[in-house]
Amino acid sequence: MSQARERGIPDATVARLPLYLRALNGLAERGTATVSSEDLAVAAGVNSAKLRKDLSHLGSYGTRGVGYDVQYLIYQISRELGLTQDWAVAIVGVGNLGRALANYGGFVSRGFRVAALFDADRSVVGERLVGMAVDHIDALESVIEDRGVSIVVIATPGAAAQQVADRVIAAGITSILNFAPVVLTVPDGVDVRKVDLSTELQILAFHEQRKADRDTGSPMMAGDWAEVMDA
Amino acid sequence: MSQARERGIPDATVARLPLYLRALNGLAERGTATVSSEDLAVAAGVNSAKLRKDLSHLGSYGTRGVGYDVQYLIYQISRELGLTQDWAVAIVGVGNLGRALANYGGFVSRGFRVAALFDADRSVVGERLVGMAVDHIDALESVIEDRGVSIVVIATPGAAAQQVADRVIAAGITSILNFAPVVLTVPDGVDVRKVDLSTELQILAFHEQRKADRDTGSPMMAGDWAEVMDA
DNA sequence: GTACCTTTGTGAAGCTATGCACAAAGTGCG
DNA sequence: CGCACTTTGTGCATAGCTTCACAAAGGTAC
Repeated sequence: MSQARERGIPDATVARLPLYLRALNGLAERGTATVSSEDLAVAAGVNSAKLRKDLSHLGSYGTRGVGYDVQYLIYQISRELGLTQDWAVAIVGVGNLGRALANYGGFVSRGFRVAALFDADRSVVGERLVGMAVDHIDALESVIEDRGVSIVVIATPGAAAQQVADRVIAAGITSILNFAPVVLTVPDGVDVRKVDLSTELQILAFHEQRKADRDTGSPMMAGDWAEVMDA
Repeated sequence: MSQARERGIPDATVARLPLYLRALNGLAERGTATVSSEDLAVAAGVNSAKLRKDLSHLGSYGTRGVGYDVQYLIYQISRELGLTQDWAVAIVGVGNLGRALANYGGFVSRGFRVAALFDADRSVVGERLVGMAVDHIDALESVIEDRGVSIVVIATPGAAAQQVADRVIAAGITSILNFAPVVLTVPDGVDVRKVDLSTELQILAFHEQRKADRDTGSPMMAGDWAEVMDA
């Protein structure tokens, strides 16, 4: 390893590690002991050279002529991602999405634990979900502190999201996963990741339209702006 | 425009267009008529030079010294993304996540319409959701054809996802949004986008761990592999 | 019409990520 | 032991994305 472990794994690599981890867990379940970069790359749906380069950023964990020990690699990636420790997660907003998230199997997988649920609607407060009672949003700060929450998932309507973010940041949270369809404004040092369902659909629609255009040979014209505006 | 409209908008740009569109809709609601790249960039949370270059790929729709006409730009981006036409979307898997998706406001926003719901569980079939009755998965192919579905959302358990994908592709679908935690194998020409809730959490955990390491000055050692394996 | 101001659109530079291709390192057989 | 085979780890070239910085273009005031 030359430039390897010197703290600084490319973001693109970090984003793929969970993918490799899942593929490895699949192999482990089927009892596979070692795997080559080629086979693992196929299972993860990436190019094998990229996979090897990604793994080389973590260290030199393979054996030439053999491949990677599945269990050992699972451990190394888990450790790098911080999954060997327990993360207390709070979900704010127990609507349809919040419920889905709380129940989502992979969500509560190794390393993550739903430690608190919040909602503003008093008719929901007290309800039990995955063994947790829903707390009222008024108790946000105290519950976060009491239960050692370090990651907050925002699953509220868009209008409430910024306010929730401000409060949890004031309470010391620096990692937020945002499902609300708004751009959160946060101070430096706070990480926000956004998952946006409609964005993904729109990107698909773009490509689907491209295919249709190519088939019919009729890319829509920039013309009828006036008509559209009248409607 | 020099290399502008010649069909070929960078993926990175396409991925940001929905973001701009949302920011613009927010401005439109507040009655703003025109906006500068600088202000729009702030609203969308990006660098203004990047915003301008992104928009320049669509054409030259701004006015120097003034900015962009909000309504006009909304129309142009919508058109480019294919949102001026109606997309019939089917959701396969009406569990917690499927229900959340069907009810998600932004999901049924301009351009998209939930046209079919499927589940394998007969106790769910017939149930009504957002004005649609849930169909049994057996009717997948015929309903997709009858209702002109062109985009399929897979919200099934991981084990069922590949099989669902194979069937909808055989039925002519070429755009899939996959929420199941598996890598789908699909033929060329089929677009798959994956939304993975646990992946996002894992990336957050990585960064959160980094911050913690920096504070305590104690990056976890590669040591105790044996201990962990014994557990 | 002219001078000044604002803001776009883009050339060019720098940075990051990808993928090829191969030397180095290990396995295993005769 | 030596040779043939496998597979990793990485130097290098290429492709793609981001950011800077500024000329060109339009608006406004007088």
